[in-house]
Amino acid sequence: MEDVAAAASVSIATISHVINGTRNVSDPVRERVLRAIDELGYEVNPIARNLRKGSSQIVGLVVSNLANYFYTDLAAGVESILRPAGYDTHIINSNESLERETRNVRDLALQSADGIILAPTGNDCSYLQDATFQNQPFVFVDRKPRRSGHDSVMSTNFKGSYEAVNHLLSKGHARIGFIASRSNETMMERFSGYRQALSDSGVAPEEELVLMGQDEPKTLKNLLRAERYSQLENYLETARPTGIFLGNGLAAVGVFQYLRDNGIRVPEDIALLSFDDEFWYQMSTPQISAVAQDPYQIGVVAAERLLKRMRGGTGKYRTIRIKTRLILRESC
Amino acid sequence: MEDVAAAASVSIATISHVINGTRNVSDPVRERVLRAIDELGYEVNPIARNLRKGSSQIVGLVVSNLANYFYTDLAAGVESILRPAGYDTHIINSNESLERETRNVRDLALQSADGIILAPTGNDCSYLQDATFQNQPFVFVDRKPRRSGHDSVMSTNFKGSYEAVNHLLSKGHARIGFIASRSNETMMERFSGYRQALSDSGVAPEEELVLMGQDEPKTLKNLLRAERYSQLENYLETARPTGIFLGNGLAAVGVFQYLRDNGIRVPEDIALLSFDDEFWYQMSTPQISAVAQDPYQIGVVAAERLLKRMRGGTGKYRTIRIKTRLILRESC
DNA sequence: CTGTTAGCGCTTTCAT
DNA sequence: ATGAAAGCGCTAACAG
Repeated sequence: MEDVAAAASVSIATISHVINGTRNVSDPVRERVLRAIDELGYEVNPIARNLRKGSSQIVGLVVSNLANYFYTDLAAGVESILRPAGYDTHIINSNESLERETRNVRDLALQSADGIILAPTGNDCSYLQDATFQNQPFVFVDRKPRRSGHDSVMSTNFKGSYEAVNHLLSKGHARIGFIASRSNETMMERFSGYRQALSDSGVAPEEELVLMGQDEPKTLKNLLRAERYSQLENYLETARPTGIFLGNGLAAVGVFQYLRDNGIRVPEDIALLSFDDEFWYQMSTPQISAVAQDPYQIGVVAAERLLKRMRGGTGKYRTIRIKTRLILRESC
Repeated sequence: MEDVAAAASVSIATISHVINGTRNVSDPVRERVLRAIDELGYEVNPIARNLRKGSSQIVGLVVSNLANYFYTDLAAGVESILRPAGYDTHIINSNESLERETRNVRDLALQSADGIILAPTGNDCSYLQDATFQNQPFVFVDRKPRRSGHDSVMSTNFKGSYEAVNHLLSKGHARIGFIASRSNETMMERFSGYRQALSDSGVAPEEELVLMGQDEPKTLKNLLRAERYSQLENYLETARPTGIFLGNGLAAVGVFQYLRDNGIRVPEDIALLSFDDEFWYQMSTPQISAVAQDPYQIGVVAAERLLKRMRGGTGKYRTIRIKTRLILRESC
């Protein structure tokens, strides 16, 4: 900076002001400065700037599982808002590990991310009570931790499930199963939609139609046949569903494979409809119907919310819902 | 820091040294300092530290497409090395857009990432010649740009393809097609493996068996039926392959869908074998055989390489190859 | 319209 | 074994 100042025969203050447009500079001076900057190939050092300004212009996006279009699209939505606002989005993957999540969020907060968008691994975000995290705004996506004191943005889980199960009912299914890979609050919303749809149609709920575990979360990748697979033989025998509503894409893997391996035809023997729209639903035989979320939009809204907070906005913390869409394919 | 110093009745220099273990401190003093730190909840400000030290302890991982297990696994491998070494890995997704890649790499470099691991979108990394990028080491993964002057880590593309095509040949296929979504240098290596396998078996190469475009890269997500799909009718009629070697997972989507939609049986009518092992290869009917890469290992090696450079290591730039593995399923 | 200068919070040399 | 103090590169308050 000094070199540039010398080359343009001005003070370093002027350099700063030219760069940041933070006060009037006469045309000839500005031009000299710009030329000097160009000739010397000068670039501001963001670390020094951040130290001085007390902000980093970085927003952390901590997701539980990157290997999922949901989060990739979400990230794109976030960036579409944050980039024009002058923020860099840094994605960090916690791979469904609470320990990694905690560490990541902590590192990010310490690195002075100006804000953090967080897709929590589980319900437990108590680590956020820590003093370290009182300095920057948070927005939750996809999952809403208990008593958070933060904004959160998520899908219309109840309504999406309600409509999906209604569709199954309208196709004449009376025994509709609910299978999910685990039961966090988001999943409970989907479960409620399922229950409500049944009861609104006068169908009595049955315990044995529900298969929902407390399993440790797993990633699609290492999951093959693990999730739910082994419990299915028993389940199908006792519950005898003619249709199954899958609470998420993770559960779909095991169920789909079990049915295929055992020659149970879809949709003839059992109809399938899944919350989440995984890529492979279009590659499988039959292609699988799904309740598609709109992760891009979730990202957009979350980023807007965060932006507002980072700019000092206050106001009540809200939970914002983004609409889902029912996509009918061959499985029901 | 001053507060801590006051509370422990020592100088701030001592605080620093206690925290960093950078010189001997008497036990009683250390203890007082530690207690003060704890009581005041003091945490070092990494921005200030970075400014002083001229390093950020951040490594940027710029990938072309996050919605791909390849890169997610790669990221995990990178982190497994870098985290213990005291570096934070920040992932940035360029979504197969050269423009976004350039901007991302630039931002990262300016943010003083200490090093960058880069999976280039295309062959053209000429923007790296820019002076901005002379300060920190780069390592390329997956794709090696022309005349890079950097390390790169990638799969044994030639060998993997060679073995795969050999397997097809051993199954009695004589007319083996090669279809890929686009032709960068990595793809050319795979293509060479294909050619070599044919010629080593005395099979004459045929132009019309090869379908390899210059298309703009696309993401799986928005790809459905686009890639290759429309050209396939003509291709199959003129080339009449009994087996197809797919250069990458992107190409597989269109081909698989076309065959399915047109009632062409796999492997009876046409055998399929693909480079890359996509998740859906295990969900499709039939399940698709593949040449699996080892992205985790690629990440590990790339990170080790980068670490060496960041620590001032010099030495010739190398291209390191990570072994692939042939996974036989139902499609051939 | 422009310049001088005081820090931002830390590390590290130089003294003691 | 400890402390004083000089910056790292920038921004912004203050002064003209």
